[in-house]
Amino acid sequence: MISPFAPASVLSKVILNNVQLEAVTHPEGPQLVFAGAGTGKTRVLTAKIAYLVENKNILPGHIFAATFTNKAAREMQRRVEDLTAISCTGLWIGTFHSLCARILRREAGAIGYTPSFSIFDADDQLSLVKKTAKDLKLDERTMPPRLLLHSISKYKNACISPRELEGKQANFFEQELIKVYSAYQKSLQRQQAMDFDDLITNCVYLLRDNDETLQRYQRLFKFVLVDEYQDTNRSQFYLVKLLAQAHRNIFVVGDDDQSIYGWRGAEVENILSFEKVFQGAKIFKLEQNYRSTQAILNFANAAIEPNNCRAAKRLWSSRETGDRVVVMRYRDDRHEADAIGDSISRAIGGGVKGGDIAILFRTNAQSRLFEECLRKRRIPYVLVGGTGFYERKEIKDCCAYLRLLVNPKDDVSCGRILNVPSRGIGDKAREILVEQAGRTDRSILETLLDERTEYTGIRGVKGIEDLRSVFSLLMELNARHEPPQEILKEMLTLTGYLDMLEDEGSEESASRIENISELTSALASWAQENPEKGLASFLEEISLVSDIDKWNKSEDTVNCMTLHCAKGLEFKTVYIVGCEDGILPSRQNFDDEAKIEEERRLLYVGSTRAMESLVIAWADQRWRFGSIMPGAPSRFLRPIPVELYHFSDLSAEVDIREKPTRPAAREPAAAIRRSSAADFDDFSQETVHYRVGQHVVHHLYGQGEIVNLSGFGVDMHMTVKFSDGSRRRMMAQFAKFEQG
DNA sequence: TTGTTTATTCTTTTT
DNA sequence: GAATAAACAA
Repeated sequence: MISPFAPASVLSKVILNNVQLEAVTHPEGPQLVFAGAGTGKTRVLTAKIAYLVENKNILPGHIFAATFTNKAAREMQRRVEDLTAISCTGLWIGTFHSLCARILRREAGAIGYTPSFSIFDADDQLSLVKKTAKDLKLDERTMPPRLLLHSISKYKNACISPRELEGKQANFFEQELIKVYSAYQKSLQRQQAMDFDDLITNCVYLLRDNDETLQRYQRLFKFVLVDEYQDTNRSQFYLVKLLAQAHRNIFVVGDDDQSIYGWRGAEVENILSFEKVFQGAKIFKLEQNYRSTQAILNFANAAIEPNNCRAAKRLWSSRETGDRVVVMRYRDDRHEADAIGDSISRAIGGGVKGGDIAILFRTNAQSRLFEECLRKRRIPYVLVGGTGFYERKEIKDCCAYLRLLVNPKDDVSCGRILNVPSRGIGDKAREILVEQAGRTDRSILETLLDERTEYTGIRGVKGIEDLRSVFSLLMELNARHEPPQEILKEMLTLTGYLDMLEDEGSEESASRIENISELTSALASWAQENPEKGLASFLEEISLVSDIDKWNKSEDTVNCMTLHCAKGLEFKTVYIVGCEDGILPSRQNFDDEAKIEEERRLLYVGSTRAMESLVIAWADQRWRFGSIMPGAPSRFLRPIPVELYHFSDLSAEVDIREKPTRPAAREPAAAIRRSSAADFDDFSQETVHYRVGQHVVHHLYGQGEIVNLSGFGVDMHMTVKFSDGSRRRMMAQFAKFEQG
């Protein structure tokens, strides 16, 4: 098949099985690759791009490839360059969001935007929804802003504009929702801002409503490729369809069993109905798994089996059978973390690399105990996700200032920093500014910068003047194209932001200062690497990076992350923890069968990350919301045939741990384990007899009632309300009560 | 107007 | 337990 005139072709550099090869070399038209977990999906996609570039002479700049993360995009591009030895800088590869942002910056004018529009993140969105709902005098209780935002997002993901909803039959909530949606969109437009969803939908509207533009992009993108197609939402589907409908060269890869983003609008139907939508599509099915042992695959296959809504397929592995999956039962979440800490420590002592190990959990909140346990044992680890760098207050404040320089119409950013650091601009002053701005049809910052604006009856005039002079100067610096990090530094001193933090003198403020200096250097090095790009593109970049983008696999660090985050990754050893009803599946999805199925896919995704060893853990009880909740093993474990795993109960677990076959270098860990066991004893014997509501008599303060208890053992604190009305927080182990 | 304390809800998961 | 909102004091 391979032309003899293309000697060192891409195909000779990548090992592909028959189906993979067929998919890569299939010439034109719509193509769908069903790629089960670990079947070499990325390899196929990469080879396909390389094949197009090298064998089909398509310029990299004429390929549109949507990946799930920017990190995947970067790696794929590098790999393609390796394979073809052709520079792929022009390649359109990235997440849907960044690709759309790229298009929209070029075409902004056509949809009434300037190229320097702001991108609103979840925080910004929420604060705008809150403001909008408040303006419409909606009650926060009956109309929770989060629900409003979620519903708006749902409309947008399905590409339904407020216009299309007007006059629709709707209940009270929907009526109000539509009003909010409409006002929210207007407000975004007025501020020259787009939220994440807008990046896609506006792109769709742009192409749908501008024939010339559409044709231009259809001609530009000779091939459209989409990774993780099962996680695309309807607006992304429209986008892809618009781009590909002329030449029909669309190549998508995905696995319906790994669809775990339904909650943010992804529609599995996109992949299941691909054949119908793109008539004559060629379908490929990758079922040979190269990643996991047969034992792990059997377990994963059995786990996903009960799902009704899926395309038929069955993964098989040519690898050895391997060890049986282990299901561990623990006393509580502490025990779980502790024992897994031990197990990891033992494994590392036995020569396993920390980087080959992953701890996967359903919710970010579960990470804390594992972090503690790993830290205690001095095992290096990395937590992927959680509160990211760019979500910290101080960083967001700095970015808000920078954003305002790029886009002075950004009222959300302006509202954020108006009184940060505090300069006496309170609710009153804010109100007057907003009102003035509305009357003159300008943004808050524009109003503020106008010296003619009158402020009657405001105490914070001084603060407003301060802010005005700061901004005039910063804007001047920006206009002169001073280095962005210098502008940031100016801001920090002029506004007194740094002084504010320094005066505070706390540990927290010190770390804030550190973060800010990290931001400054990040900005400086970015400016050096991208001299031709503006501040706007720095801000875009940081708002579109995901947690996983920043993660780098390192040899010795144990990886902790959510199950969602783990998609697409693989590790030799995987622990899936907190495998309990209420957590996996989440309690909130109990009443919805479709959501339960998605949760089950989550277990499937997690399980198929493991190459050699898979441990599933659950605990009898667990701290949640500050109190102990009983736990039961996940319902997902029930239908799995018992012969597919090894069940280890508490007593059996103790046996394993007491086996005298430990390597020598384990003293520190053993010592720690002893002390944590002591904590347990302490908890059960010393302090368990306190309970909320209990009446006590203190030797100094007299009669009182325990109103709150927190912590374990020596860490246990209690809040006691005394008869004189005072409340005192004290450590349980030191509290002196009289008998009675 | 600011900072404190208290009450309430809250968490899934993320571009 | 933690973050946020409301309530309250200064």
